[in-house]
Amino acid sequence: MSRFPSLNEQVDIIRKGAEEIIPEEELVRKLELSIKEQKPLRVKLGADPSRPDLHIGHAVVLGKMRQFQDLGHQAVLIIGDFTAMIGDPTGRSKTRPALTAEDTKENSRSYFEQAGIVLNKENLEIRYNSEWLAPMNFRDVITLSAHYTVARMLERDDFSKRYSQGIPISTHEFLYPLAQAYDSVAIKSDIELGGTDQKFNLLVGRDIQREYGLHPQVILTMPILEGLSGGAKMSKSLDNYIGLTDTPDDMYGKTVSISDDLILQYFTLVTDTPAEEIEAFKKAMQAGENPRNIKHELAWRLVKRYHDEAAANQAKKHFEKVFVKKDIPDNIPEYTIQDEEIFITKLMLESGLCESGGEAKRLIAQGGVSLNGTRINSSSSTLTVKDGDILKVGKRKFLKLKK
RNA sequence: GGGUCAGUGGCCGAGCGGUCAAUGGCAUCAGACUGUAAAUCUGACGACGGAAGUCUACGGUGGUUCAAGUCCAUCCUGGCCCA
Repeated sequence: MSRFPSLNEQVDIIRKGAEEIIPEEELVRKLELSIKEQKPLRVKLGADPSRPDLHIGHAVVLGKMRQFQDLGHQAVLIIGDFTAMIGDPTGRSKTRPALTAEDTKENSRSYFEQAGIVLNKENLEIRYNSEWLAPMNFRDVITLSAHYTVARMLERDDFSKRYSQGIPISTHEFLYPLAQAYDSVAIKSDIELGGTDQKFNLLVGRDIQREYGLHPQVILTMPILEGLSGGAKMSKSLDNYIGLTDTPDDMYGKTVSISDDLILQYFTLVTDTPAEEIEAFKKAMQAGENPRNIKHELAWRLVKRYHDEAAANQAKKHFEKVFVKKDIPDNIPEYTIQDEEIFITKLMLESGLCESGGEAKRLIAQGGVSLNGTRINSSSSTLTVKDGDILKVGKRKFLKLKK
């Protein structure tokens, strides 16, 4: 009895949702060999510990990694601690401050914890690339970089664009793809996963592995998930993301607020909904079904996947209550005040509902603040509050006042 | 090394020495409409202050001037051309 599913079964699963597999025939050969020798493939995924907050965009590729684990292959997570310590690899903005060893360690730990929501932690090899990159000396670096030409480096989209537009490219940026490629040499990966934006780097891995006498890895890229409002990719800096550690309520709410045209993409990339079912949703919407309903289903499944079913049900109930019935949520933060009367702006500021007094005044002037459902009209008014009064600021911030 | 151009608010990008907290676009936020969708409309969008106003901002530092984002010097960063 084989410890691996059949070839066709594996290929089907691996292919699902993938943008590109290069080259696909080689994947098949590697799988055949793996089945024949009963030896798992080594599947590599790089993690960037300088950005430890994972969102469901990251989960796309992590989910693919998980599928490989479930098929019996060996997941190898590379923590790019060495590269993170050096600084900014994209160069397009200000140099990111280089991280200290402690930062990196801390970030890696948190990365691992979050990635563990998706990955099977039991069967996961974790390697830090400082293990092999830190001991390299200048001669080693020269040797490594001699294996790649400038012309080929400039093939990278990002580089060629910047080069032709006169945006600076630092020399060390050329070393990042090489360092990442060397990781593949070090761990002898059979397959490397990444987003489509990683395609170039992954391909360099193939070349460098070949240069070092290894059989080149197959690369598999996953589409980049779009952020909540569509268009741009999901990212923390654009604040258009659903965090893996978001509360069930947030996760549900954010999902319901995505653009309609993202629904199917999200189903495909971040849930394990079968293709036929997704097709059915698509048909339903074309037939006039309100996308809202499908979106609620999506939201429910997302929460179920990253939390659990009970949480999903709870989040759904919460949503109905607060946003459909415009009721007050069950558990809202409380804030204790001392005096009978308090300036409304002061209260908003002190309780952290607003960043500045100006913001508080603005919100009030625009009708975004209410106490027990009644709008507050004047920012200069003092409030006389009773225990249990509910202050609402904007669409979704609530505060229960205590005395 | 020489010449030349540039560096503005979260981003892009305007800005005759005074009326510039700085046009405009994007993003964001609030309100209306809705399905916490899209589109649309209205408004806001440095901090403090009830307000009058005060302060902090236009790469850094010094200067000219009653007055500087705007002029000068110098430094830093980057582009382009020449070597």
